[in-house]
Amino acid sequence: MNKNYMRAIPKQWATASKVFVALGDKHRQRILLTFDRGERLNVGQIVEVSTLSRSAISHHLKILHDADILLSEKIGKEVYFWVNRPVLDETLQNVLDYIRKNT
Amino acid sequence: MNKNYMRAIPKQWATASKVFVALGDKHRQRILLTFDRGERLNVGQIVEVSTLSRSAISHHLKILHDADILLSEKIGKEVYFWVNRPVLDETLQNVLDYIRKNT
DNA sequence: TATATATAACTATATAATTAAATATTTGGT
DNA sequence: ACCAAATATTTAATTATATAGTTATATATA
Repeated sequence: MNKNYMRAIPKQWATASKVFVALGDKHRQRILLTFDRGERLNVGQIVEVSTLSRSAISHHLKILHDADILLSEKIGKEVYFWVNRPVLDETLQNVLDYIRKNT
Repeated sequence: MNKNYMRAIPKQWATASKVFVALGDKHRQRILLTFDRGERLNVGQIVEVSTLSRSAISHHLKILHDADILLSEKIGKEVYFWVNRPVLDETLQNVLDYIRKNT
């Protein structure tokens, strides 16, 4: 029994924790699934296919960006977002390794 | 661009979605991490090492149980919980496969 | 009856959504 | 080049909603 884990998430879990919190929302899961392989989408394109307002989408994109799940770049007036595959891959692989080793 | 994903989570994502929502909470992440390999813990033991009240722990355990992350069995007066490794493993592996294939 | 856990009712808090205002960039007219 | 208008996005303020936590009560078992 890892008693101390009930007090604080260990450092090596910080990234995974952030990712789970950010993806613990159906809208944000949907946003993630909307991206095709290697695709970059701007805010307007995501708003267009969603049922949410511009600012709600903007808010969710910020959370995904803060969690390092999405990367972004401003080109002209538009801000393009894309999936940060390396971080997602590594994070999920780490969690999976942990599960296999410790459960 | 998977336009329809913005309207609803596809069926094959239902389990993963549930798991992410359930683990999108730091207390529940901590509860999960508290279990050692193959260990079964009853509610009292988890309450003992946590900062939360009995009923708060009970509430979080219910959410983890509903999401199939924990399994439980009542033995006498106590209810023992343990990690549902196969489901967690399969779910995370599916998400990882998806990420590798589609991002 | 005593003990372990779960549930209900309520309160507190955090998160989400909306509308309106602000910021940044491009475009077009002069 | 300069300035106003148009467009894309973000931020702020407010309101709405959902989730979490607590205390008290209920259920089940020894």
